[in-house]
Amino acid sequence: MYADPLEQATKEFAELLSAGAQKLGITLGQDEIEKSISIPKENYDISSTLPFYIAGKIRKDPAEIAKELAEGMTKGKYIDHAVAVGPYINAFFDRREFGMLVIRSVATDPEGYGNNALGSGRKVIVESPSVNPSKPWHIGHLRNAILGDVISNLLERSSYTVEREDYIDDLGLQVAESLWGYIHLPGKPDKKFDQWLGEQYVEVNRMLSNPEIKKEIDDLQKEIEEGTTENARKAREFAEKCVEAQYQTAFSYNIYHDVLIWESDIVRARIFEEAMGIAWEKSILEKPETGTYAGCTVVNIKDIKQVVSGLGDVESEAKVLIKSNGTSTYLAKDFAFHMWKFGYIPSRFKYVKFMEKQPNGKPLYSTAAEGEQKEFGNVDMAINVIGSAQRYPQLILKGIFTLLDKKKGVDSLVHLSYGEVGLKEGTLSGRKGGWIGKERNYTADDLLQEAIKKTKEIVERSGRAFAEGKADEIARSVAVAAIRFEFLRVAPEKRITFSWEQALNFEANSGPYCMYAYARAASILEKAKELKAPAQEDFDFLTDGYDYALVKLIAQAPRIIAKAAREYRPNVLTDYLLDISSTFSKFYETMHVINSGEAETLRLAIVGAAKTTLGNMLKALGVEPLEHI
RNA sequence: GGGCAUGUGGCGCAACUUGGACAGCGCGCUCGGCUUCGGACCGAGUGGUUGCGGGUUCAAAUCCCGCCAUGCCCGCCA
Repeated sequence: MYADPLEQATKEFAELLSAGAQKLGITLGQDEIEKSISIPKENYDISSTLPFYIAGKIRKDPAEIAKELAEGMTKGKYIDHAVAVGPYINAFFDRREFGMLVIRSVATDPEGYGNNALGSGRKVIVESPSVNPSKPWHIGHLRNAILGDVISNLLERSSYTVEREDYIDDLGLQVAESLWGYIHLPGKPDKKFDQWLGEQYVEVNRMLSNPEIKKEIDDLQKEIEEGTTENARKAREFAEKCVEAQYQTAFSYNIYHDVLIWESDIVRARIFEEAMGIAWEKSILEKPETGTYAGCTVVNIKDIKQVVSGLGDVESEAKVLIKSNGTSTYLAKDFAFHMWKFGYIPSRFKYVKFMEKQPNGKPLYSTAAEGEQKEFGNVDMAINVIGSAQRYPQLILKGIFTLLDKKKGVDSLVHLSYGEVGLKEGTLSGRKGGWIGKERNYTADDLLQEAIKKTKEIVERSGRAFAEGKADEIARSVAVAAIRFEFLRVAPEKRITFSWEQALNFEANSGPYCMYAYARAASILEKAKELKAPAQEDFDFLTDGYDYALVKLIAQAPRIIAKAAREYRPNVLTDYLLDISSTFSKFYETMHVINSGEAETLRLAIVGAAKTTLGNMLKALGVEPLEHI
């Protein structure tokens, strides 16, 4: 169903190797052989370390084995011939056949090229970024949101059905603080609502040292949690206004969701009570009558340790789900919510359209007190994009869930942990509001504005101009590409120390660089008189240069997407994008396409396939490829 | 005290999960390239005991053990 040119070539190579091993009197399984095969960066098309493996089975010099295997190899459809280099077997493709295969793979379904069958229809819910509804997104939240978005894209392109969910904690202390500020402080909203809330929140935080105010806020939070009073209604209204504002930021970065789940609705839907019932039935809960946890409902840590590792020596003996005063902990709510995600609890949520239409054309649903039934949840896999600081609670959650369901807990609940974003001058602490204010602004909105400014400067300096009337749109796209790429090129688990200089890099190794390669490809195709499908003979005009290098790179797209999705590592994608962009740039500088005589048909086809591949990869990155930037 | 993550040329990163052929890329620095498809470009050069010490292996940045440094976490908070 999905084209994967390398799959066929690899399979054939494996068969030829298998036949060779057979002659040496060794029978090997397909997977044993395929494990030894790799695609080298240069010099050869496909390689194998099989001689080492065979040498381990029979007493013989691997170089000798390589020689025999290479010399004995017959020509296949895609494999032309092989040479032994020391103990390695390196093979060359039949370029006519392989070239045709690649170009055709792209042309058959251009939109879908790069997609693969990895997920085969399984349903996954991706939770991100779950920012408190009391402040604007800062660059740390942005990293989360971008990670979640791209992982979702990658999974979608890998045949998963993806639900993009955002969990809104509208019962938290932060919302109570904001509401208290609104009631008691003189300032009223006079700018983007999340920004205003954030500034006010800093203000309230300063007043927290006053125990009376602290007490008032705590009471307010309890009131909100009970959910019946005017203040509770007001808190939700507040939070909704804030989320609306935050989503303006999301949209400006091409980030979209399917559904918002509000904590107040989880409470309202009484999912929690049902979850506890099931947990009692599965006898994973205890209610000690004496000791530290007297009167609490808890899970024993010993039990958790039996199913997950990496907790270390934990001092406490149990994790509390229901406190002795009868209220539930965050962990308990999260546990209940995950039971909903995995379909243990029939959905009692009601949904409304929070937004009729996001810029991507789709509605954004939200849980609500009243509304329609929808089929959200009940998934095969849940991915939570959450900072590495929350590793421990996430591991506990996974442990408890595993006690409930061994298979799903271990395999299907994924904490996609990422390193926090810091600043040279210190940490991004929402509590102290160090990232907001007049002097230092590290909000996602500000970052985008800076990047847009830089984009416009670059265009101005180059003496070119944006397409008529499209300056803002193009500048935003390029800016988004720069920022997304910058956050994604670093492996998720690594911390990022944010620097403006690095974030606003538009040269090689950047999102704009990749967009530029795409635009150049588009430009060639625009100027071409005629585009036609190449015949096999056209591939005789392939050289050893960048044209063939491009063909080989294009062939890798489906595997790259699958690898990035399987490992939850978008930097696999950015690496590849860079590789293919840079190879295209070299091709562009050194080989002419238009009016290149007999080679023109082939080269145009390669440019076309490269453009399609680059375009699909940029889309996976969350960037709309533009033909003119 | 324990757990987890990170440590790769001056700087930012990749390769580690699944051990393989001279450790890749960008920035910086030095030098060079626009009368042919878009200079947000391309080429050449500079720069590395992969934190340290052991071990396993034909082969270690990669696996194992120990140590050092940095960060985060270990609540009847959310």
